[in-house]
Amino acid sequence: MARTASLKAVAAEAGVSISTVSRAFTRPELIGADTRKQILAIADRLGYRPNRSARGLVTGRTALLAVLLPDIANPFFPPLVRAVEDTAYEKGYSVLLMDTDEHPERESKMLRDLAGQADGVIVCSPRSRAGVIREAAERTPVVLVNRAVDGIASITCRTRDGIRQTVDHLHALGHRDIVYVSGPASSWSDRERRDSARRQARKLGMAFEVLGPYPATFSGGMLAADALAASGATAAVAFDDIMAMGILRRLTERGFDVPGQFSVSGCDDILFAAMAYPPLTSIASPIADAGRTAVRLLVDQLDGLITRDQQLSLSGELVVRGSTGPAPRHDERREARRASR
Amino acid sequence: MARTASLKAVAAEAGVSISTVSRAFTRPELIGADTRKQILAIADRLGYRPNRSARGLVTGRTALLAVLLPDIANPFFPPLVRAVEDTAYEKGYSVLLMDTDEHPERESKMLRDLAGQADGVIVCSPRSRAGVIREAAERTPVVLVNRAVDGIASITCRTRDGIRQTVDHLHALGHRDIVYVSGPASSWSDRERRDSARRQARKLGMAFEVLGPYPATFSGGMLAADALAASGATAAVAFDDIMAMGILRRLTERGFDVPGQFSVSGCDDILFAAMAYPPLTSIASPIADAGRTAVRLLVDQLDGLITRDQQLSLSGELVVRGSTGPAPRHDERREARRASR
DNA sequence: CAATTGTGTGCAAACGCTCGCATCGGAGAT
DNA sequence: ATCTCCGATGCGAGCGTTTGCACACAATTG
Repeated sequence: MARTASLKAVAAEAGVSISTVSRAFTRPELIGADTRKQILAIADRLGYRPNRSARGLVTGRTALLAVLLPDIANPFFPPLVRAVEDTAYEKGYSVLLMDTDEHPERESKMLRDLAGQADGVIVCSPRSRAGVIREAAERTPVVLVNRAVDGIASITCRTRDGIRQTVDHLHALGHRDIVYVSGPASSWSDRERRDSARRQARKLGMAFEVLGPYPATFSGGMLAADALAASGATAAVAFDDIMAMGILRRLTERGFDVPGQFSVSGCDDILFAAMAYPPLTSIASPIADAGRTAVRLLVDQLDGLITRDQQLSLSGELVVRGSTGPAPRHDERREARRASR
Repeated sequence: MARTASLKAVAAEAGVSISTVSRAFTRPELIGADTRKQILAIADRLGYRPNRSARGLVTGRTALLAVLLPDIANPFFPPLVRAVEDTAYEKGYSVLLMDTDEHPERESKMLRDLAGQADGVIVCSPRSRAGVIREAAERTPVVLVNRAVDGIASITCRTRDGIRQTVDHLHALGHRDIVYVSGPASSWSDRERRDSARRQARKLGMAFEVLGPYPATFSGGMLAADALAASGATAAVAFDDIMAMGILRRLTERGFDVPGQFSVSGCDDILFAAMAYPPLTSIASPIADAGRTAVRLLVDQLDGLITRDQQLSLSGELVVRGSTGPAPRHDERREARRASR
């Protein structure tokens, strides 16, 4: 693994000074057009690649953006990461992926350690205490996704609107007794969604109940389904799509007809929501947008274009699919409950 | 964004030389226990974090491992990346994520540019020409996942065995006429799977046909489903799970009973295979294993522990679920075809 | 024609760290 | 008491860049 050609080598070959070669790459305006062309040709021939470490040492920049997230295997994140990667690449940054494995402490630790590792950090669905986040933000520009913290730039998906639409949608379908199936207790999003659902249900005069918290997994959803079946409700709004899919599956397994006897809706509109059976009614999170915007915010901070603690909120829309339908008439409901025993 | 405390600052505070502080971190054996303890305390108090760039400049290492893949949003990859991240983190490396956006040229370009960017590279499902890969491997240790190239370390998932099992499984269920639904033409894996299916089907004396190539997407699968329905076959082996799910959906939509009238199996056993309806019979790729192993191979290379061009092959196993069942009797088949018109 | 402005280059000092080598005191051997 | 050796520490070079400054020369101006 021989070291790659350095500025020095190119300079020697071209018969110019190191500075000139350096400028040929970083400040082309400062240099004679023909000199530059010749240098570039030689550099190319020698396979010269600027040494990032050396550059970073003097500029104090790494050209790296870190993305901190709980679990890349959670289908919610990949589209986000994709968008981040794309946008970062366009702006000349590479992406450092850091998976916290769902451990808040690990997240906090990484948040501390990454000072100097990256020029900026995007923290997705952060679980750390606000203090830890603020502290990190003092050293490195930080943009939060899916959580707001005072004084820190953040992008949240305004699922509140989506949830409201969902409840309206269920109400319009004749449902009068609904349940919110709660996800992780520590989740900011969960509280948002739960509260919003409750508020709208109350407003419309529907019976409303919260079940959970359950683990935000497929089996968590299956678990919830049994509790759901025992409740008097005719529709459920789940914390996220995976739970909703678990509910769907367990309900179907137990002989319930979805949406004939029971309606289910999810949240996030992950790739597989549309592929579920029946296709899942869900709330589309503009997650790719969030990723793109996060990078822009970060890069703006890095370029000194202030926007320090801009707090954005992108709205998601309800996507109606096959898992929600008209509320069963009363006799159907009785029959359903009998069948499920 | 003040620069963080440097070695110099810590040294000054501790009344020792810079070298001593440096060694306190990197070569603890060389230093007095009490000196070290004191230095560590001061460093901690000052919030000292070693500057990666400076370290990298002198050591020639970045402590970065790059992961190059076609599309992180493809559900096949996240578990892989997760395993890579975990293992890399344990070994003191961070992960640079590079998404090629399914463009072979972009992949080649990144492969070229990343010289010096990272200490090693894991290329997943590479689409570049072997020459490009070899060239990159001359500058930076490379491990390939999901493709073998002579002289380069690689880890492939031996889906051949899994495919063989699948065909056996279908044969045992009474199927005598099966189809392989082909994915991207340029994919190494696709050829592997196709050939293996053909061989085993021939061996068992089954009628065999290849359909496609179709795009490896849900709608690609739906497309294939229509062709499938028109064929005389009773079972399909799809290139991957997403296509299989598309097939499942379209078939169900058109009134086919799966697995009653038609059996479908996929490949990779992605998270959602088990959540499909009916749950998808698939071939479990030991993809997390592959990720872990890739990192180990890479780090071994970096540590000079040879293993240059080790070629590993991990075997995946057939996971039988609800989407495959006994072949329909002949009269059922006739009826099915009538119904589908 | 001198004075002024550019325009293109080179020089050399950082940036923060690692590591080979020199130094130095003290313990053990002779 | 002298010599040796070893463990702990300091010195200083060098890693490949960027960048402020100085300089040379040409072009423009009065």
